Amino acid sequence: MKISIDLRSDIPIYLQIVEQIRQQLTSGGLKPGDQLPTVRALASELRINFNTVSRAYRVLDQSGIISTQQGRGTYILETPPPEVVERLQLESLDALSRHYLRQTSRLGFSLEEAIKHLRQQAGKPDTGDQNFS
Amino acid sequence: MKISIDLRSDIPIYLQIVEQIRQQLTSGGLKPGDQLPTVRALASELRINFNTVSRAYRVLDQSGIISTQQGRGTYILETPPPEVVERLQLESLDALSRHYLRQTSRLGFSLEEAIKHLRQQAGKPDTGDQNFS
DNA sequence: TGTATCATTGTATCTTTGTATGATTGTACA
DNA sequence: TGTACAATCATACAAAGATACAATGATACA
Repeated sequence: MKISIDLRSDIPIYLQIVEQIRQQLTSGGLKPGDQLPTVRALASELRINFNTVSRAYRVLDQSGIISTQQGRGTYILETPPPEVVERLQLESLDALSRHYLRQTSRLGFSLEEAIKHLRQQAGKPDTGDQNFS
Repeated sequence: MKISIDLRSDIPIYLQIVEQIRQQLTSGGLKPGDQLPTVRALASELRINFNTVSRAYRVLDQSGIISTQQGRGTYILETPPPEVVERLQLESLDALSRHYLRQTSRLGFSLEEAIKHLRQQAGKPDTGDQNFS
């Protein structure tokens, strides 16, 4: 579980945590049944208050992604509702795109510069709508 | 932190604050990492409204001199020399792009889908995360 | 086994921090 | 005058932290 937060971001810490856990779930870094770090452990690692982690977990809990139980811990749900999984993909893409735009913008790059760079990185300087995995 | 304002000056209070903090930074009175007084503390000391202090801090924040974080406080930022900044910019863009490509790819989106999404996101100015509430 | 006790886990609530929005004030100028 | 604008203030809000608490688990011991 590697979660990193950016205190300078204009996205609240607890939402950064939410987004990263969602992404790790969709990207396979986290699997159903996995135990998440305890609120205190993650908070200590990130040097923030554990209530902030708790808040992030509560959001994920209410989204039906995890299950938190007082005195036991926090776990990825075994059977996340299918529509939740589906929505997760789009939500993750949203979060990724926002993050990318925010950061490149902060670095002083324009949208077009960023996109151009993306294409170069992808090794396909021009169009084509194929996957690039 | 000794800041003094002159109510009779024709310079706005918030700009007086901005100037004095800038000066204390160059004169070494303030160092990177230092915490500035809270908006309320400084406002109380100067007997002005805390929103005026907040406004000064916002100016400094947008200049990249300080970092204000809701619920945490306001801090002087580390400011690396310009040539380092320039190099870091490119490296950061590289890292950001690679990360974005890797993640969107994992989610099963094509490069063009991702870029299309980026443009859409750029259209709406950072709406924040509205997936739950 | 049962249970006392303590450690570990998440929760509730209040305080402290900065933010958003709109009203008020003062000043310049037509 | 009165209109326009910037600066400041008032109020309500949101994010993060501090503290005390409750639920669960682990361990020792009768």
